[in-house]
Amino acid sequence: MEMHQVRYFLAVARELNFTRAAESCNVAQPSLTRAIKQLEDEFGGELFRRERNLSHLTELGQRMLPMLQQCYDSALTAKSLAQTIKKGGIAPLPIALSTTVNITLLISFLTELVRVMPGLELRFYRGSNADIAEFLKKGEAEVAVAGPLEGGWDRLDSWQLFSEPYRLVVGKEHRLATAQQPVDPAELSKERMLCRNYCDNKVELTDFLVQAGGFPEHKHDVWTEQDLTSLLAANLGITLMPLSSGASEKTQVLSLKGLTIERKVYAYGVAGRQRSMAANTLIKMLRAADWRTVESPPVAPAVESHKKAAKAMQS
Amino acid sequence: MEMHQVRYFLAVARELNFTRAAESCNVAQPSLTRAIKQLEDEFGGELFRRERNLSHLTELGQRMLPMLQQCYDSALTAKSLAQTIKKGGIAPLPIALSTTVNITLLISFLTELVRVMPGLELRFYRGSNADIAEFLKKGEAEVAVAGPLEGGWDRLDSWQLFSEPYRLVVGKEHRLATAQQPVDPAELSKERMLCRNYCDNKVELTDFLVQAGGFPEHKHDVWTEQDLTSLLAANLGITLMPLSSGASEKTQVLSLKGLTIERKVYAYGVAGRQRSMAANTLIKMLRAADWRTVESPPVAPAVESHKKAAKAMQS
DNA sequence: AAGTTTCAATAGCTTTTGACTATGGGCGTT
DNA sequence: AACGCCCATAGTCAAAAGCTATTGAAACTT
Repeated sequence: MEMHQVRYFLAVARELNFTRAAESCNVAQPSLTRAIKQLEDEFGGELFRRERNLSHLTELGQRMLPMLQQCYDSALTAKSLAQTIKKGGIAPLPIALSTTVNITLLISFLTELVRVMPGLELRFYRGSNADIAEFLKKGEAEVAVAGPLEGGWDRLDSWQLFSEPYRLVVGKEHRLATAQQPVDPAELSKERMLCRNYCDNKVELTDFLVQAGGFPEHKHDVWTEQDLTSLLAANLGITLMPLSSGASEKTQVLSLKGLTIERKVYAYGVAGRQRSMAANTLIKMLRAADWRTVESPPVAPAVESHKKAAKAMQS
Repeated sequence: MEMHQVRYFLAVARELNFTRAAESCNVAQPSLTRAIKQLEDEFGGELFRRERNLSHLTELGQRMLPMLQQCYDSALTAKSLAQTIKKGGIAPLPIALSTTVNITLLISFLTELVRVMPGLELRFYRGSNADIAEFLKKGEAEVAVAGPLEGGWDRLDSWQLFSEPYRLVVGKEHRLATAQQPVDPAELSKERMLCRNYCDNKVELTDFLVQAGGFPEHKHDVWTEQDLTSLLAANLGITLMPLSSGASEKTQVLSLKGLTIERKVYAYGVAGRQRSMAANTLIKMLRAADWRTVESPPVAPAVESHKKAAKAMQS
């Protein structure tokens, strides 16, 4: 079954006249006759009853009509959709974010990006570091923001955005919430630890606590920052998390004596793969930002115009 | 867009590897490369990002995938459906019935027909005589049972089935329900007539009543036998109708003095158009039946086997 | 009744295109 | 460095889709 046969069939079904159908398809009538014959051979039965001015679909033809109509329609839809995508340039920008990255850090950049490129559609993917790498490799994401990605894939373009210290975070009701800072790690040994299993520096943090004699006796395993915040607020435990992730109305951020471990956050792209203008603009903005004070998310420098964004893409 | 391009696209989308996709399509790899290129030209953008073992769909490709999948699926469905229809021989038998024909007259034949040809699907059309003729012409019905079809279409095969007298029909509660038979037409002049506007012999019946001085002063126009029966039962009027149509628990059938008009019922087919075996069998059965007593619908003579039905088709 | 028109099928030819083989270049693995 | 994998390109060939012209048959017109 070929597409032109389907097209001709639909035309004949509409016109119930081979000659007029041929005109409407802009082909000669014999071409049409032949195409219909081929379809009839393939289906193993007549599609039309040819009776001059009384020509009509046979039972088989009637049954085939909806299927073939759908077939042709979806082909048309595909084509028009492709046009729309090309013209409108509605290429969504797929962004992969590590679970450990607080999206509020990016809000101002994204706002600015959407302002500069109206109609731009964002698409977020969340996952572990391994997931992020996979998203980038598979082309499902154009840009990523995450901690250090292992796996040593040499096709990663990476730009460090900032480095930040870890902090002790507890619920506002917690006994330590009002404690003298910096808190002594030993204070934590009787607490329940909410383990951020996706933490970029899990091993280092554990080592630090063990050596400082403050590794809590009990723990809960947590898999998302949102869950973690809820559990902290409910006073079900304490945790160590990056400074930029700990802010919440129901939690208290405290410094921990001797804790110098830092986590680094990078923006990623795939080397040698052409990025959309939106992706390049975003990366440019992220790299240009002043990340020195992650406590108050940095403000995106204004991009004056679409043209400028296009220019930024070149680099 | 051609069907093979769609097929190849889906294969590559599935395999994410041109070479293997080519194998799965049983074509050489360059053919596939070219087909995809053509699609990409048509859509105005790349569908795949070729990266050896990391090849994947581009955004455009992802968007096109569902459309093209649907396109191809409906083509496949059409083809398999055609096979099913051919093999199973599930050609429904479309039967057009005039509004004036009581389907109970046909029940025994239809029962027998379905018994002989299990899996046969019946399809009924109802309408005026003009509609019936149209159904036959357009090929929407293969067989019809109706009164005389006007319009003088010379391609009608017609076989008279029976002829029956008209009767006076009233509700069981009507004053005439228990009257002496035959009733004198003059008795009707004060009644309300329920006019069967679709009646095959409307003109003749009207003439008869006028001449006999019994044409009722009042009337209601009715368009279906079902409505008519309800109105009769509710004692909202009287009517004249063919003997075989009048039977109902809530109505009384009476003879009318001097009324000799008969209505004839025919089976119809279209000359020079090949009929299905089912249609031929049905016509054969209808013609072979004993219609002498239309009061009690005739019994279909048993058809012993499918083979015999096939044989009946020959004539 | 003869002529005219309409409609689909057929024949014969040209052009297009889809498929094949062979080959080459880029990249990754051994 | 050698090899293998993957996709693209070049060149050839056969199939098929297109066209024009014509035929045959039925359905109107005169």
